Amino acid sequence: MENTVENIRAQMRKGLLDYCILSILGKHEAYASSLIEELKAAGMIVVEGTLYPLLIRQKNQGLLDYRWEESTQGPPRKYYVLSDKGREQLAQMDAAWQEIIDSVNTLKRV
Amino acid sequence: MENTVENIRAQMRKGLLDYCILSILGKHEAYASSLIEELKAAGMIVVEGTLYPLLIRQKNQGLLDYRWEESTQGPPRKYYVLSDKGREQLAQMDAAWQEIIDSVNTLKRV
DNA sequence: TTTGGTACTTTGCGATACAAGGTATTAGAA
DNA sequence: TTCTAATACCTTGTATCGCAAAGTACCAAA
Repeated sequence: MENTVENIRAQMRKGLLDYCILSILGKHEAYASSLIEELKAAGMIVVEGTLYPLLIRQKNQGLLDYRWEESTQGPPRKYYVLSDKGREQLAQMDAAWQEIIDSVNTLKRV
Repeated sequence: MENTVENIRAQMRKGLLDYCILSILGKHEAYASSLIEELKAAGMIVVEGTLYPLLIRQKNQGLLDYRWEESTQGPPRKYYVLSDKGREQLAQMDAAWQEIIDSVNTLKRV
């Protein structure tokens, strides 16, 4: 892999996508395409081939539920919502994320 | 993969190890075992099977140089130092890391 | 009825973190 | 001398993940 700035960022993003998805769904329900838009707006680029398997994994882990909803502009949408278990996991991820930041800060110090 | 706290942290660590190694070597030279100790002290658990290939990759990318040094307590140690290219990369990684934090913060906001 | 837009899904590949096992050097004990 | 323990470096095989690319399906408007 080349050392481009984008590749550096891509590598750092890895492992945070699960957290980002749960964070968004912790605020409001969403369907895949809208998740991609929201992630992109925040600077977290994700593509379909990454997101769909990820949502299926989280659903299979019991972190998410979903319901189908008709759209006026195309095929029906699969709206995902956070389950109770998903909320617990999100809380743990919030803590884990803070610890990671602390760890990096510790390493940067002196 | 189970949803244990440790697994959550492990996933988030992924992609940050390169950055952590360069950050440490940006402060002082080090050999593999000492890197593991310093990472562990900061809460960034890494094992040998991860670190050695990583150091070899970074060396092959021209980010690191190394020199052998005798030890009074065992076999010789391979001390790694940051190359000029490694320093440039570290600077880019510092920026990328800050952007990642900003992105997550943006997602968490309302 | 055909085209374009939206949305969901799958397949195959490359990269990486890790567990587990292996090699080599040194110092000190038996 | 030989064996053991500690230190240190390295490799192999596996699982997972992110992504590019291709595929399927629905709907509305031309």
